[in-house]
Parts: sequence; structure tokens; C-alpha cells
Amino acid sequence: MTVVTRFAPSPTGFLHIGGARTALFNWLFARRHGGRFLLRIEDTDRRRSSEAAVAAIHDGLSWLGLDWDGEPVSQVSRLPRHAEAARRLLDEGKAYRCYATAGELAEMRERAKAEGRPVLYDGTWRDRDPGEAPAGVDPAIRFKAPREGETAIEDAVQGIVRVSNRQLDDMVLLRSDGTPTYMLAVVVDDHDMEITHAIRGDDHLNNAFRQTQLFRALGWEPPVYAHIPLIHGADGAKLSKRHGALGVEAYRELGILPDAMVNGLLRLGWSHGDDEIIGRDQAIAWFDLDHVGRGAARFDLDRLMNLNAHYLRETDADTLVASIRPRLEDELGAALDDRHVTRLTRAMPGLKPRANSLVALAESAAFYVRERPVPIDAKARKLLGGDAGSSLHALAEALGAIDSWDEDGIEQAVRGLARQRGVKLGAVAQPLRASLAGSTVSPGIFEVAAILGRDETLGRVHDALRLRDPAPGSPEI
RNA sequence: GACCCCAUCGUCUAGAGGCCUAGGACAUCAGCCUUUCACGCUGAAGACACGGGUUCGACUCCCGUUGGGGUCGCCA
Repeated sequence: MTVVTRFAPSPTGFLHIGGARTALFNWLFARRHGGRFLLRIEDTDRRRSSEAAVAAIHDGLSWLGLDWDGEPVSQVSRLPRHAEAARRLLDEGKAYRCYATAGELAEMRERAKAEGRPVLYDGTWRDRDPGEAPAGVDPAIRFKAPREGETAIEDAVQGIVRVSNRQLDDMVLLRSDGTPTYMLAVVVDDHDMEITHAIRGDDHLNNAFRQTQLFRALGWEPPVYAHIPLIHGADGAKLSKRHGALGVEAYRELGILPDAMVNGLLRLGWSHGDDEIIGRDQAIAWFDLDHVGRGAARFDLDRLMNLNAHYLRETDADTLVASIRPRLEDELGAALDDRHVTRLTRAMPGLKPRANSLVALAESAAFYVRERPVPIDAKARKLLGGDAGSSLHALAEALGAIDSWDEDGIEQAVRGLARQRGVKLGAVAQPLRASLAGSTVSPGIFEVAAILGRDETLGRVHDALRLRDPAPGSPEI
């Protein structure tokens, strides 16, 4: 039997991390078993569905690298099929027409609530003579659910879960306007798409009972259900759009790498012993339903950032430069040329271990490609004050005398200078850093100078000197 | 309210009756490394919600309590 899973979001907003994780688990499970992973857009509620949301879901999945098999299925397109199933049930006496109005239903619920009974449809039209149907009212089609006994599901994550049939009422299959409800549509589509495993959020656990009944009534076998716990917000409540939940694109904006996101989402609810860093291929090889946790988890940005830092370090320089290029050009307001790109590429090994996101990486890389004079921040200016002047003069001289402009040569020159002046290395290295990076923080300063090149380095040192002692008439920096 | 699910450090988790003096990771703190900041390394602090059983022995099994979450739509 080929494993077939599906991700079935309703297109009412962006793809948030809960949905992303559900998609990931389904994708992983399908890939693990060499099966198919399908995408189905549950858009039977036309009023709340939007094309933009469908696009956002596609974008989100693509960004995460969760490729689906075949064309996405739009649930509305299958309306005739759904109606057909409802009609069949009607013909077989397993469903009936219900003429209750919205008002009557609301009243019914009020009453049940007041009397402390379960809030369920009371089945008024279940056995009522259709001849009593009020004129001019379009009926909804309801499922004739079993009233005795219980319904059980064997959930791959939750174990056996059973509920008394008295807790389940006659759900609507077809609305009075003839459109199918979610319950009917999922069952028919899961069957037609030959879904073998339905991995979805815990919030669907209760639906599984009704869906199982429907499957049986239609003479079909339900898929294996696996209800995974919801991801909660920092306050422990359900993650929802109105709850400040972020879409995956928000994490992309934050400079998170897809691999880090996938790893982070994976570890939220699934584990493999003490392993924390689990790459995509490893995840496919290892993923199973047995190790999905049963308790709800909260999403922790710190952990994600740590993972992101790891994957950042694993990424090669060219890819990284390409990734931060748009941000950099945006920041600089100018296009980068080949010289800049070469510089950045050489700088990546030094920059990578200091960044935990593409945003941070771009920020820390900016000084490499800024035009002179580079802006000097407040802390760096302090380093350039006091007696840094003579150090800088001496530095300019020593650097100017270097034969081979490489990291070793520069280090020798600068260390030699410090020794010669009887000061600690920091006394000359820090002013140099401030001049070159415009900041008190940067990769190793010999490396920075080597990558910047002799002319740029000396130019920036002289800029710093000018900043200290502006020559008459020269512009303030 | 009814029904369903869940419950290990602040957070994510390992743990399938003795391997637990409860392990790992993030975060926190201290130290090392060091030209800055990171990275890295070393160490510290930090949890089995509570109460009953079952058992020679419970984090692990059962029951209850408490707490949290979910669902009760002609939404999905």
C-alpha cells in the first residue's frame, strides 16, 4: 500500500507555524515511506476564502521546501462529487432533509445550554414526515448518525479514543444552498484521493468520530488518523491569527533559513532521542508517528535562532552573499558591483559565526561595502578619541610599509607596532577596528584589513584621522 | 456547562517498571579562549503538578484531584 498524505488548509490567511508543522509532518511521513504528499485547499466557504491566501500557502510551503505531488486540489471544484455522496446517503436512508431554520436552531442551543444538556441538534426532522415540510424552505441534508453505542478511533498519536454516540448529533452534510459542509467534503475527498494517513491538528480530534461514522455509512474505510498537539503561543493559548501568530513569511523576513525553520518545527512535538540538529534528509530517514509527543508545545524563538545560527554556519559563502544582497542593496541604496561581491564572499567565513540570522549577517557585513567615508558609531568614535591619534598615524605608516598585503603580514605589522610602542595589542587594534568597521565590533581586524585591501584600509584610517583633526575647510564627516 | 485530549528544568524534550543520584538542547550565570564581538570549550543552577492505589520496586501502570488545552456552527 502506498502511503498518501495530504495537507488541507483553508485559505483564510497566511500559513502560520502550526499549519507549517502539520504540512511538514505529512510531507516527512510521505517521503519517509516513498509515498505521495498532496495539497488540498479547503475552500468550500467561499466567503472566507481568498486567492491571496492560496498564494500565501503555496509560497510558504515552497519556501520551506515542502513540495507537493500533483496539482493542488480545490475542494469547491469537487462539489458535484460531494452532492452525489449526500444524495446517495439520502437514497439509502442514511441521511434526511432538515427544514429547521437558523432561528429554530439557535433557540434549540439556547435551551440545551440553559438545561445543562450537550449542545446538539435534537433530530427533530430525523423521523418527521417530509409531508410536514414547510413551503418555501430549502432543506439542509443531515446525516442520520447512530444514536446508540460508541464510536472509537485508533489514533496513531493519541491511541484509542472513544466517545459515546449520544455526544454526536446529526451533522449537516449539504447546506440548504446545496453546497457541502467541511465534514462531507473531507470524507469524500480523503476517500477519492486515497489518503492513507491523515496527520492534522488536535483540534480535529473530535471531528474524527463523525468522519469515521460517515466513512462507514458510505461503505469506505477511513484513513489512519494522527492528531498532533497544537502549538501554543507564549501564553499557552491556541495559536491563531488573532493571537499574534506569525506567518512563516514573517520568519523569512526575520532572516530565518528554511532549513532552520524545518528543524525547529520538527523538534516541536517530535523527537529522536537526544538529537537536536536534524537535517532534512536525516529527518526523512527518521520520521515516524511513534515519537510524536502528546503534549502541546510552545514556540520558542531563542531555540529557532540558535538553530538558525547553526545552519547559517553550514551555508556556503556564495549562497549567503546572494541571500543578503537584496537587503544590502536596499540598505545602501545602490547596487553592489563585482568588487563588492568578491569582498563579501571572502568575508563570509569571518562573519558567519557572529550572526544568527540573515538580517544580522547583512548588518554586520554592511561596512565591507560602504563607500568612504564610512559612518562611525558613537562607541567607535570614543575609541578614536584621546591618544588614539598617534597610534593611528603610526598605524598608517606601518601599514603603508607592508610588502605583502595579507592577513599574516598585517598582523605582524600591527603586533610589531604595539610592541614597539610598548602598548597592548588592543590599544592599536581597537582604533584600527573603529576606523575600518566604524564600530567596536567586527571579525578579526587583520582579516578585515586584508579583505578591504591596502588602499581602502589606508583610506579609512586617514578618514578617521581627519574625523579627529578636521583640516581647516574640510567637510565634517 | 458537556465531551475529548494533555501534564518531566523558564522553554523544547529523552525516558516504553529497576539502567534515574532523572539525560540532552535553548535560555540564564560563572570561567577559559581572545585585538572587539561572536563561535568554541569547561562548569553551575534548574523539573517528574498533587493524592491515593498496583508492585519487592514507580517519572514510567490504574483511579481521583488540580491545572492547561481542544471541540460543541447550514466555519474549516
